Amino acid sequence: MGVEKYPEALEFILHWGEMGTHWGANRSVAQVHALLYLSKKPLDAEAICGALDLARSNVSTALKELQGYGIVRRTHVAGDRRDHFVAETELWEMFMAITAERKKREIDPVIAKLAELKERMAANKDLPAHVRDRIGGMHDFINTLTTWYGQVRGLKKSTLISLMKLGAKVARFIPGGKD
Amino acid sequence: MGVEKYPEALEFILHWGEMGTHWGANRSVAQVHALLYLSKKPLDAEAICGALDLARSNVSTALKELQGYGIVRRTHVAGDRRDHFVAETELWEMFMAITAERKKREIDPVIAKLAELKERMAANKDLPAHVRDRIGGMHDFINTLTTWYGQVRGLKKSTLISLMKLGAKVARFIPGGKD
DNA sequence: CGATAGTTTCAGAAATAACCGAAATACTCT
DNA sequence: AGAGTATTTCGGTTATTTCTGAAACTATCG
Repeated sequence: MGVEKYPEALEFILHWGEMGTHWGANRSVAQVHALLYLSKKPLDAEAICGALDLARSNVSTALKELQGYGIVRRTHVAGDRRDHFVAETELWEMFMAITAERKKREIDPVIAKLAELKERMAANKDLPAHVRDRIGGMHDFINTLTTWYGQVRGLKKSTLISLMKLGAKVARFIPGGKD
Repeated sequence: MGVEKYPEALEFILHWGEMGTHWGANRSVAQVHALLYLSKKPLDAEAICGALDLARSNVSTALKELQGYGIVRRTHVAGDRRDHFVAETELWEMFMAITAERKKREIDPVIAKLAELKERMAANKDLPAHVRDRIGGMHDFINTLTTWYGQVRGLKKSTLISLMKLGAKVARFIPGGKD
């Protein structure tokens, strides 16, 4: 019996799907992800269709997308020819995979565009200074954030968890950062 | 002359609008924001319509949304009866305002739903243990992240900037976190 | 080398979200 | 108060995205 038969599990799937529409993903992608996340055993595409009442092709697209994010992978089940799928259940891994992919899709293009504009603006003498400053400032700001992100994501998981537990107390290590 | 007449400024506005569609906002909202961000002087709604070729009502809705995020505010211009609008140009402030609002809209409802499910699952004896664990684990994980966020966002801006500059070096202060 | 089972692609249909313009409402000044 | 101007709300339209079902493609087994 599939987990989607339990009311709480189904509600989780539906809510997750709904939230997905407000984030980058569409409803189907988020629902498939939620189902796999709750499932103990690998599921084949047909089983997912049945559980969520989605078209086979839609499930295929969703699985591809989730594999693109790196949070779902194919496995093989002995004695079964069909592909089966499992979701990453380590939440830290999942979170890292999603942020990395979203950065690639949504932040990197902005940085590239801002860099391009910056270059062109340097050669454009009658552009008001404040426009140059604002666009340049945005570029610098996003660069600062992503550089920080790039460094921090390289830390060991255990170190990151310790840092999170420390919370606001990290400020103790900063001169003048008592509060 | 409005900034949207400069090719680089216009490109910034269009690109920002396009990216907006991939984030929570719609194109119009993001474009209005970009225009105000680049504008040195406060703009009235009519001027925004003209600059971006949007319907008056659409601009009205966009301005309301941006004020809801706390990144645009109304001002008055001497000798002019119309409302005028300016964007937050302090990028750090802007970033904090957006993350706070997105948390409220997109994360808090998930936490509430997960808490509700957790409670109901506790009373449901024939629910498989792994379903309880996975949903509970998600709840704990998101709580950990948001608790950390809540603490860190309370720090002084200067402290936060110092921490960012430190980057991966913060790990030095964690026992066993050399890398 | 077919036959069969499994998967993906794609064009159109359905659903959703964005946008416009007209009408209603609110405000300001005399 | 009421004329004139500014702003918001709302029903309908358009644009965009998502989803489907059929067809094409791929792989595996006898």
